[in-house]
Amino acid sequence: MKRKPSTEATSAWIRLMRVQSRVLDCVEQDLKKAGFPPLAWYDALLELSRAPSGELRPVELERQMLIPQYSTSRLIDRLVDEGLASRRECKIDKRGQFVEITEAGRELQKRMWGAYSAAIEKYVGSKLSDADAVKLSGLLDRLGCSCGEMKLPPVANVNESSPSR
Amino acid sequence: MKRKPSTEATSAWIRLMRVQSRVLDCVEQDLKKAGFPPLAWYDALLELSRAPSGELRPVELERQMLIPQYSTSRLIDRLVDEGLASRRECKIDKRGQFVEITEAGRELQKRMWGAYSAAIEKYVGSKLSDADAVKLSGLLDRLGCSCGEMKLPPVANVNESSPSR
DNA sequence: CCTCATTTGATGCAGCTGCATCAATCTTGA
DNA sequence: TCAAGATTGATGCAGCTGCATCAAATGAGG
Repeated sequence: MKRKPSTEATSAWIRLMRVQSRVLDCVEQDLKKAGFPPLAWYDALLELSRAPSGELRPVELERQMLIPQYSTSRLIDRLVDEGLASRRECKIDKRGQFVEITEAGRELQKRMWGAYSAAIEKYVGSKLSDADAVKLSGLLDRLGCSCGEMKLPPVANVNESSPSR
Repeated sequence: MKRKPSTEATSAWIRLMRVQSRVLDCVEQDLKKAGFPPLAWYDALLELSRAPSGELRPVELERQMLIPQYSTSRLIDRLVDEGLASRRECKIDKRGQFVEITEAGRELQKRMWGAYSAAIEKYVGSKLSDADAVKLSGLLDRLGCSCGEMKLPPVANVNESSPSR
């Protein structure tokens, strides 16, 4: 018989689910109300804007964002449709391609960060001291490493223009 | 100009998003691999099974589960289709109806709890001491109360057959 | 009693997700 | 060199979500 979780663990699980979806909803709503596209678009634009030459292979984007391949493929479709990115062929590997962020894409990413960061402050920052935020991060990390790895490169100028990852 | 979140808050936000989706994915996968329906079904069955007479108004279910009205309506459709619940007309309010859990529904809920609780233990319980789970719950609660209220009735016999809420 | 607002639940539509699969290309190794 | 396998990316299909809206019934006020 499998061991059962303690009430403490179960309670933490439930809160993790509920609070995350609540907070995420709030943030997404704020973005939407400000006339911006979903967070996933931001994440993709951020990754692209950070890439050395503003372009990435879809496979790279996929790995960075931790989303499935088909999801990446379609997200790129939408970004391209909106003129936020463009596809370029990859000379060295004809299977592949490069996705390059456009000027409009870079600009949208920056504008979104204004609303996004305000939302993070509103729904997270203002609720926790920095010390508590660190504690929360630490506890969450203990759960996260479970089902795969999570590379979290040195959090540098997060405040400047983007959440680090 | 709106205040910007600290790097600590931003980092906590990112981890909250990533860890939750990771852990939820893992749990859902375990359930699916065991041949069970999605967690939402379990939540609904649990609420129904807890109701005094095994039945609830859709509106009640909606409030308990914190999901939108149309979502409830369709979830009930699916439960009914699978014979896990049935709709009964509501004599006193002809707009409304009652949704009653069936024997099959009760049984599925119990069987799912076996797999569900094992998954919670595997992905949460085993990663945190009870004391840390309590700390995590506490920190999460500070975020949760932000965008609405969350009634969390006294967590009683969580272990017995269900996560409390 | 009658009208108007509210509550309850259903549904058409568009968009997104996951799954499975496909085609094209690249890589490996005999 | 060539066949088998791996990688890269796209896509058809089904299911779920959110939005807007609808119809039916109830309730509140005049």
